Amino acid sequence: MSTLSNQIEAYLKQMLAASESGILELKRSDLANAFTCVPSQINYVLETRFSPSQGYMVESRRGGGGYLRIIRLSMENENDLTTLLNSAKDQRVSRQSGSKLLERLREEDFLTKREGMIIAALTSDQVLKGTSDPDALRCTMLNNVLQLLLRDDFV
Amino acid sequence: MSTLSNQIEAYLKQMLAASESGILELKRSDLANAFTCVPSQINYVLETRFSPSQGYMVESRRGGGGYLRIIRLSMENENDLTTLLNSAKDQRVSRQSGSKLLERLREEDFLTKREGMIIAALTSDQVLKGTSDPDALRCTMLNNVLQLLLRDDFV
DNA sequence: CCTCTTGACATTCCCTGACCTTTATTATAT
DNA sequence: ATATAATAAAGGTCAGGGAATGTCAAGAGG
Repeated sequence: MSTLSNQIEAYLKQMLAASESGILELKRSDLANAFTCVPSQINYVLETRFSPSQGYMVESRRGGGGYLRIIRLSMENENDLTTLLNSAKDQRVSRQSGSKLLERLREEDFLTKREGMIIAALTSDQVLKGTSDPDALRCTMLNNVLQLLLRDDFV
Repeated sequence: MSTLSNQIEAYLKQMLAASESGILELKRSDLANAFTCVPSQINYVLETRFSPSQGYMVESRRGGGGYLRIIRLSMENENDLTTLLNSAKDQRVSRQSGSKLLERLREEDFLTKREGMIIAALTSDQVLKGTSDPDALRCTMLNNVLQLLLRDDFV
């Protein structure tokens, strides 16, 4: 499972974890060079693994002195969770993005490990297979869980 | 009765038993190669023998660096709670009886209050309405949760 | 009949390369 | 000196090919 993309992802997340600010700034060309790949590979990694719904934001600047800036988002207050809820309020959620969402909720301590596994099992492909539109149902389910988590009386 | 599917099943379960984590990751093409069959044969085995209600969950990824990941959800031995559920309402569980089951699990400390609320939300009429057979799906879902709870390493 | 097995075709993910857009710096004309 | 034009130095986009897995229908075998 160690594709180049996975390696780059791991490297970036490690760097981010090490940084106190949760912000990482670098040159796309340097990174591409370090991993011996074309620069656009970096964009691919950023798009597929550092999206807002996965808890990251990317800023950039072109031209001389250009850079990439990766910012780790944190959900310390309810507002951020609401934002996340809205971002997940698409019509469909694949199992993969569902997993990532749960992973993040777990990391931010909105869910315990047990709770995450329970939700994962209930939104798994196998369980939802046979329904007419699994991704749509999974979306509904995850949204309901998020709303539950947002309730004031949900301790 | 030693069909190819049975052999593959046995092999996978043996590997799973040997693994400490209860997680087995492999390439479909490798396995198909090892057993000299077409790759889709592997899917057949996974579908018919590694479903959640049988105590397993399967995740996968396509494309470069793709994989199959089989996760063991429970030991093979039966528990009266599952049989209770299975025999109770022959493949269908209404929301009401589902609630009672959750209540009981809660009382016996199989579930925390939060977990109970999450499961209730995910198996609510509101979520399942729109599916063709809500009671059947709820039954599947609750069964899967039970399997998960019965894992001896599920703490 | 039901389960197994196969193969053709579909979908997803990764990676590359050609080409585009933006920004900073340098050169040039006035 | 100043405004403007050219050049260099970044990052962005997109389509396409290759590598995996997924799906489905039809045949094979008990």
